[in-house]
Amino acid sequence: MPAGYHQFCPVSKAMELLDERWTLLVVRELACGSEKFNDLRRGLPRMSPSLLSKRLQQLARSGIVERHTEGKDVRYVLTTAGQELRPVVEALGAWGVRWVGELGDEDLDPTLLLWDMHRNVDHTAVPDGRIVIQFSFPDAPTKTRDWWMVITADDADVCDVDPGYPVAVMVNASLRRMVEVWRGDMTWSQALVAGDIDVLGPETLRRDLPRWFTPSPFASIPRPA
Amino acid sequence: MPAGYHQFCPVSKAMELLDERWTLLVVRELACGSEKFNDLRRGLPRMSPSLLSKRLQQLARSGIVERHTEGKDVRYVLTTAGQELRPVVEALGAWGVRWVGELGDEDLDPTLLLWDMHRNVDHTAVPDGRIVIQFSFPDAPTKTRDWWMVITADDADVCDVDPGYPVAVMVNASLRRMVEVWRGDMTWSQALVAGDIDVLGPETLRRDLPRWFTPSPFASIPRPA
DNA sequence: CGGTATCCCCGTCGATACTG
DNA sequence: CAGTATCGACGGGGATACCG
Repeated sequence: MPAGYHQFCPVSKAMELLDERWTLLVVRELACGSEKFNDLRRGLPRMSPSLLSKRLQQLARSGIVERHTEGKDVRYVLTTAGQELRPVVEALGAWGVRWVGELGDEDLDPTLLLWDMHRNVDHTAVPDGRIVIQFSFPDAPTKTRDWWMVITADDADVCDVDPGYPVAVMVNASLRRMVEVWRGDMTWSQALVAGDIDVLGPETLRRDLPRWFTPSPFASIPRPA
Repeated sequence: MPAGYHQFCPVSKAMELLDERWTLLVVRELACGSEKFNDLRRGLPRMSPSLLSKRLQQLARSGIVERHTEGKDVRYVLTTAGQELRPVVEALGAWGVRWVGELGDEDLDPTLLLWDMHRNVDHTAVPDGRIVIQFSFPDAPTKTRDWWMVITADDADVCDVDPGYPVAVMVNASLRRMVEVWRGDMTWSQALVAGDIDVLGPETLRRDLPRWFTPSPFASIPRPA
């Protein structure tokens, strides 16, 4: 931890706790509902486990996170102070979506995309029973090209190997377009019309699929003219 | 600049530009109205000039700041994108004032306090003519103990030597209490009653002095129970 | 599953001096 | 006033391996 700012300004005092690399992204993950170490890791794939561990300890010392253990089960939970960082994260995201438009190829991580989509499945909107969606990103490297999302009444799993169940809908998409749709930079229908995303399957499922996922809060932020 | 986060999440993309040390404090200074290099320095006394220069360049490259030159005059101005960071800074400050309560002695910088107060003088509230306030912080080191603020119709200057004009009001205060009042952690009247701040001078001036300064936006944030 | 331990590089930051 | 130049230390953090 570098020295503080030696300023009484509340912004400075906040940044003394929050300005280190990864810190607010850990908070974001916690605010998104991840509680377990390895779930946090999945949302922060490029972060080393030792650094994640360190950040969690720092956040705990700062009173932002509490470490709960029940038997072998360990969970990290935002304190009240931590939950009140949500407006900060939201303001940052709202700004980012408006003013940091262009994504590099490096930002297009299919693992992260599927992880993010899977935790935003709206189970009330998905038909009953087990629904399997296959995603295929032709422009992605072979290893991360094909994905299967298995949705049941109260769960959603992601696999990078065919789990064997019959596929209900197949989504064939440019990875970049899929990410852009997910971020709200464009709509499903725009991408479909443009031919950048193909949805294959029964008519009703094809039509309803966009509603199976609750859009990110940033999707609705108006973009600058 | 460390590597990016390799995430498409808008929060990550924002933090790639903003999470380095000092960056958002420079934005705060610009949002507070400073435009010139050395004014920015006054608001960021512990930041080296080279680092400030570097940050300004980074902010310019990020489209957050524009460098305007007119002849010899150089001014840094927030772009639209930069102005839209105000909600981020405000959210951080609101959080900081609630959850980073305790200030270290290192955070109590009289220079910064006077600089901050002087730029928040409400000239419509100060009596006409030249008003000189002397501040004295008995608990501060000799060099930074005594200050004079000279307020005229359209200007406010701070000196650390007696400018020679007659002093209208004298404020004798614990530095810590003065900072806490300024931050809104306590009110003027609380500090006066507690005897941590003494105001000496004509009755009307003593009574009105708190209103000569427009309180920081964070002063009104409710503190946690 | 839930982390530590270790290692080492390289960038950041701070300090100070200096310039047009 | 508005910065640049230089320099050195420190430690942040990335990678990887390992442990209960």
